[in-house]
Amino acid sequence: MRWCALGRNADGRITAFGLNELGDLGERTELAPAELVDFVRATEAAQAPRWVWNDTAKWLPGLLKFGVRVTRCHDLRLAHAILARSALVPDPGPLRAAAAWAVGHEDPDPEPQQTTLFELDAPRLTAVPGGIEETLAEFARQRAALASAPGQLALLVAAESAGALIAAELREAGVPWDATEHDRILTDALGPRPATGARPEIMARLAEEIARALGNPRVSVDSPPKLLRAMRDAGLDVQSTSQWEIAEVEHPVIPPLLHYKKLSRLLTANGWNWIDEWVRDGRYHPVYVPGGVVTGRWASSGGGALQLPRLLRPALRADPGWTFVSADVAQLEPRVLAAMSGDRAMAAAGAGTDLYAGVVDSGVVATRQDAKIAVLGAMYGATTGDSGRLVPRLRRGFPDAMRLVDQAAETGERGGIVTTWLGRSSPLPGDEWLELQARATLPGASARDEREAKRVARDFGRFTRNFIVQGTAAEWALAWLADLRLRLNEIVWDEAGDVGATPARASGPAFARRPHLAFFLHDEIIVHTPIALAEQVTAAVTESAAAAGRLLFGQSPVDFPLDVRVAERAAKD
DNA sequence: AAGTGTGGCGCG
DNA sequence: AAAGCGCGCCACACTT
Repeated sequence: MRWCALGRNADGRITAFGLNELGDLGERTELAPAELVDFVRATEAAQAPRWVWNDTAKWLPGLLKFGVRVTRCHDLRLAHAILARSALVPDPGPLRAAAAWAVGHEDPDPEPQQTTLFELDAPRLTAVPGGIEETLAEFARQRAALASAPGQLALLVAAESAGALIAAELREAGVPWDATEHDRILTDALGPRPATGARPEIMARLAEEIARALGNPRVSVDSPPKLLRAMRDAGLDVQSTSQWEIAEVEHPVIPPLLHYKKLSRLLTANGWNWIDEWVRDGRYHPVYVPGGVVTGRWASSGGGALQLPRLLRPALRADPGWTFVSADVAQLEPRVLAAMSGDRAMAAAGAGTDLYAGVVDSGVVATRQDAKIAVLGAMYGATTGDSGRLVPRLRRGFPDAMRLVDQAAETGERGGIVTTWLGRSSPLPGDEWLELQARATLPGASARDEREAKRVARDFGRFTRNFIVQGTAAEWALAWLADLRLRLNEIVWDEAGDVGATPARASGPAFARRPHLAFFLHDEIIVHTPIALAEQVTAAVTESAAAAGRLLFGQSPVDFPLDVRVAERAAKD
């Protein structure tokens, strides 16, 4: 059995179908919901098929709760999103016609503490189709599409599906979180936790100071329009209240105001309420949304996993006897660009561990800071300021890399689509965009329409310019994660030996006794592992990054060096 | 009272 | 009111 398809029928019963290499239907098994866990456990142990299901987020959490893991899957919802739009699929017609599969993420478990036993088996009308017939039909369409497309698209679907498994596993295991340390950080910055609705002590003091400096005892610091008016009344020449602008102004109100804004952000985004809501049993349980960003990056929904402030990183703390292996890739996106474009000069600049230093050595810019601004500007489409000024030099030094992003931008300006290295295609511009472009080319077009059309065309060009790089970087990261996950599965907790750690029970039955991924943020990962296994984990992390580079780019000279650390607390940086 | 838009800021 | 991409979340302000 190569694949095992699972469908949940309208009556709540589950049908499993084994499929062979050719996709022919094999054994059919009917299961009551309560039998699913044992069936998957046994089938996984005996044959480790690739599980085919409508939506990983609907199947996997219930299995993980019982300690059952699966090695591989094919997530039909995520694969549909890629295949129905990919320029590499010669005939996307059948997939596009199956519009019921074009649904976004929905949180299958929005209220974890509220058990709705009776709804558990009820089909959801708004969700992706889940019956066995629909599941098999969609799988057949997707296999046909993949068979007619170049091989890297199958790689992308496999990586995306592995990402779906990992996202569910990350949610189940949670991030080891020291709520006491978090509280200490908050108390240091804000003062003791105030009564509900009250301002923390230090913020209250700063608010008084702001009021005094503005000579306005009634100023509303939390309302940007009112604050702006108060600042202008006090004679400050500002157009907004945002940091980047007011930081330039000399006035006694500025230092306490900037400080207040920092604290206000900390309190509202990651304050005591956040701990109450997201941390339980020493774990922070964020919700990741694989494929949630058009470029293929993950998004998060609830808990803000992808915006965790650096200030709070020390609150990540490993369990007793356990530690973290943390790794991030140095300058992932420029390296991906160098590999995609085959730009030998840029590959050479990345030969060391610091690509920006390499760019300086190549002689096109004078300082590391200039190199960074120039490279980011090249990938984002900067046209003005320091960044815009430096980009043309890059164009001379790294012509192949720049040609690739410049062409992606031109395609977008014309309203075309671009495609990542493995085959994820960008969306077409919206109707409004098309109408504006059409209107601007008519004989009687107003100068204003022409200006607007040009502006939004360039906006879309910057989007497609960045899409190919950000999207391919996301593919590299998925490949890294997927490969690492399989390597971690091979690291065994030897029951007889002493790893010096008690099981991490808060990580759940599937992860209490093994090194497991605990955090992911675009180009960095954190693995929670027994201390005695940290060396093996470090090797796995390093090897998987090299494997990801080979998988995507073969023998490309570009490498992807990691910064790897072992520490029971995530570094303060 | 509930929904929508905006400013502002955290992350890569 | 970012110049220069992609996000999520919060509070406030405004609309229905």
